[in-house]
Amino acid sequence: MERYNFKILENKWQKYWDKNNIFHSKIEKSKKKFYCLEMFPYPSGNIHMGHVRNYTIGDVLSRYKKLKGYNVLHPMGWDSFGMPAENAAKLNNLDPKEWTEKNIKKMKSQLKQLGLSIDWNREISTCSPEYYKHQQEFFLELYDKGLVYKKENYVNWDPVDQTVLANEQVIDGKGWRSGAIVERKKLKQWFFNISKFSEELLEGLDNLNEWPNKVKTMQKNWIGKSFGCEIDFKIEGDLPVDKIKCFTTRPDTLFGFSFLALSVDHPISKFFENDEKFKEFKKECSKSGTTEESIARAEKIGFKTNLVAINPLENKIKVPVYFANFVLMDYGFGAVFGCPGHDQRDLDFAKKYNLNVLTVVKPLNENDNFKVTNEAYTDSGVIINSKFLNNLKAPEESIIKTIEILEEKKLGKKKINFRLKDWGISRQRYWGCPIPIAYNKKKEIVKIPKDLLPIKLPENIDLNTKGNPLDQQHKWKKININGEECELETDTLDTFVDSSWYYLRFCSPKNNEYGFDKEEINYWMPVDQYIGGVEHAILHLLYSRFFLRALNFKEKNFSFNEPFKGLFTQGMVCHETYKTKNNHWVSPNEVATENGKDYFLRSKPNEKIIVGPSESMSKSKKNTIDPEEMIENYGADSVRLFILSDSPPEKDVMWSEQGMLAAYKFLQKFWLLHNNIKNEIEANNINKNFQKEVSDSLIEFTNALIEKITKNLENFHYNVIIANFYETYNFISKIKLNEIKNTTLLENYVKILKVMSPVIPHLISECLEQLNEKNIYEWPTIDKKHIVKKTIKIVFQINGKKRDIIQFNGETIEEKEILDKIKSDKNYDKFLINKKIIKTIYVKDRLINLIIK
RNA sequence: GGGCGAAUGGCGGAACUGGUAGACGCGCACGACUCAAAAUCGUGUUUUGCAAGAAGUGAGAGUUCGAUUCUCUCUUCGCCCA
Repeated sequence: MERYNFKILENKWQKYWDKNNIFHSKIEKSKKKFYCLEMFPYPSGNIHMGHVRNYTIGDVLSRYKKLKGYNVLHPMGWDSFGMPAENAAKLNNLDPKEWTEKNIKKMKSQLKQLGLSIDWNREISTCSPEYYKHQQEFFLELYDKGLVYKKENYVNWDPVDQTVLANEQVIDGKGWRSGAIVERKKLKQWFFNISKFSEELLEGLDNLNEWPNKVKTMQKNWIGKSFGCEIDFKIEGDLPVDKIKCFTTRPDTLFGFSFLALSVDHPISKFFENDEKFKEFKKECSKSGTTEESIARAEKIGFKTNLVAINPLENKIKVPVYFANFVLMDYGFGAVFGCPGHDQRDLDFAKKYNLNVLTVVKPLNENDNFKVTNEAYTDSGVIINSKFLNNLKAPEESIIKTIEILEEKKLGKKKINFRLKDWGISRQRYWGCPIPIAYNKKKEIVKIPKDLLPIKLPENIDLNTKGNPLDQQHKWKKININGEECELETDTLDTFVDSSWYYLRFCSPKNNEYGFDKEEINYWMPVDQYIGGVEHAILHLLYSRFFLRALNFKEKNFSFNEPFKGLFTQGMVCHETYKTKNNHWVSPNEVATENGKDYFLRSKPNEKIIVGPSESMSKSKKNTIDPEEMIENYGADSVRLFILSDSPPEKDVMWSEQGMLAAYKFLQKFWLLHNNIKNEIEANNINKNFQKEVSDSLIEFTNALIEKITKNLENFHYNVIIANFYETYNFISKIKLNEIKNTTLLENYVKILKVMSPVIPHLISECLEQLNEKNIYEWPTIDKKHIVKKTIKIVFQINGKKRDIIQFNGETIEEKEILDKIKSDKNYDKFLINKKIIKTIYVKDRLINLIIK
């Protein structure tokens, strides 16, 4: 008997699937479709364990759906534009295209080794002109629809990567990739008008019932709908300014108004352009980033003007006007009214500049002398010190009433405000999709005509220039449009644009005419199950939802309105971290242990290693495990089995060498068991030792297993499925095979193999082939007529406490029969002697609970 | 500060709609095989107790015949927003 040779057999089956186009998909109207999509990878060079987990989850689902009879679409591609290619190319003096293509080739072969059921015929790569050509066309269409525009704007400037970052790409005031402190810079930028869809994007969330609530909440917060009021404040002073518009969610605290704060970019700032002190102040402000977070952290500073603002509810109240660093130009109107009593930020500011702190809301249980001192009162309560607003319940009642009053006096009006800002898509980078726009001699915007698309990136250029390398491509920039000499736009598109529609492209990846084929997308879309990391909860998923709406805007292309019907966010793969005593990270294969407690350096056994907590695998901490090495050592099925076994897919999983080995050993054991079963079936010793009881127990087990695994698959309880596999092994290895009819054994064993096949497809395919099973791609049905329950176990409780389990013969049992048994059986005397049964609770065929006294 | 979520043996984790808590795996212990070790196989493994039993799902209360599951309060941790 040979060991299971995964190297030969996994290769055999991967070739078989490839050669016979097993996973190629095409429209079949008679079948129900299932579009399973995992977030496509960035071709960084090698796949990592995160990919292995993501794609294994998707593969198990795809294979299961195929067995269930669905017409499955399961494609894969490459998110291949982006900065790592450019940086790597700079470093090694390479062409980003070559670097990317080399990585794709490598990673594709690694993914193939995992045995994924992918339709490789549909492979796409966003950096290929065949892909971005359509993207450029979309850009122009969106431009025509008024959803793309150019404006000068303050941007997050990453001084290391020399590029603009979206707010979402700024983390803790630093660039998400470079880690450099982000600066503010004014630039002319291209924007997608995503904010036009704020309301729709928010409302759409309600219908996404197959999305995790967590992700929906995150998007909801991000869109940030708030209900409030815009107010015109009358201004007095030595400047030609008569009013300033503000947005506020708390107009009811107007009587607590003690200053007006403006953004340094507010239009009024033009009057201070030549003021040295103001310039200095502005410079100081630009040191903190533009994100709300960095602004919230920064110390509140202000610049006093000579202007005064008048309280619209009480003309006698006049307050100073400041420029302040915590006011953002692109939220509201770049102006906020300061109410220190009921906003902590305003209170900090007021204290610093000795401004009035007025209390206008008190907690319900306080009297009217309540005063805010060190902490702003922001909870609900009752309005005080506010004349005609007094005694209103804050915030609900008082806000509505205040807005009514302001509207009546024509000093303000009700307004819904959104936090979501337009999406800046310009990047001053080479390795991205060129924006299909040119400028004529008058510097006017000229659209690139369709027949000149795609605008291809120039190749083999010098990347070691400052700023955008495309700016230096003078020859490339020249373009003749309708006889007019023009110059190409040198900004390229944010790579999030590339991934905002790739799910559409997969439906008709080879359609040269347009980005998608209407018939194909209306058959395949929406994506039934989208699977990826939660880190894309806001950016990518929101952009994709927007892009679909943008393409459908003013026309009706789609019979669906959301790209991703179901969303699953998988957890990360973690590993312990190792450090030398000199604080150098060490990778797991450089360390060893003899007792599982003390670790040392393999190369220097005297050097002890400090073991850190388990953290998400990352190159910087060197706590990565190479998937290719694992596949090489244990085989793809083992890796797939292990990556699913130890944690529910939505939670983080800890990589463990022992766990990996256990998965491998299980498959070896299973292979031995398979050979025993196969021999038993082939021996054909009909009915010699036949035992109906044993045979029935196999049938019962098999049917229960199908039910369990089906349910666990549907609910993404993949770790429990692996436990079900072990249970199966434990059961079959104990059963007496020669007491079961060969046909029964074969029939049930084949069913068991089939429900295991989505997880470990290579091994199971081989087993099924050895048994001459023809219908490999079929999910077994539960054989109801064969589910014969011979015995029933009834839990016997006294006063809700378990006392025993009583067995009865037959399929079902009546309460009376159980009670008779309990009362007549000597074993139960000790529970019932001298007691009175007050009440009996009987859960049919499961449990009996006697309440006694 | 606000929102969401989580907490179960030495560890990862199971438990359908409220009905046998700890499935399954890892680890550990003992045994078999072996000159020995590894591998493999077998047995055991929540705590306490010789046992019968008792206690037990972060803490405390509540609803219920019965709560890991439902309600409330609190603690800790995680994530997102600030």
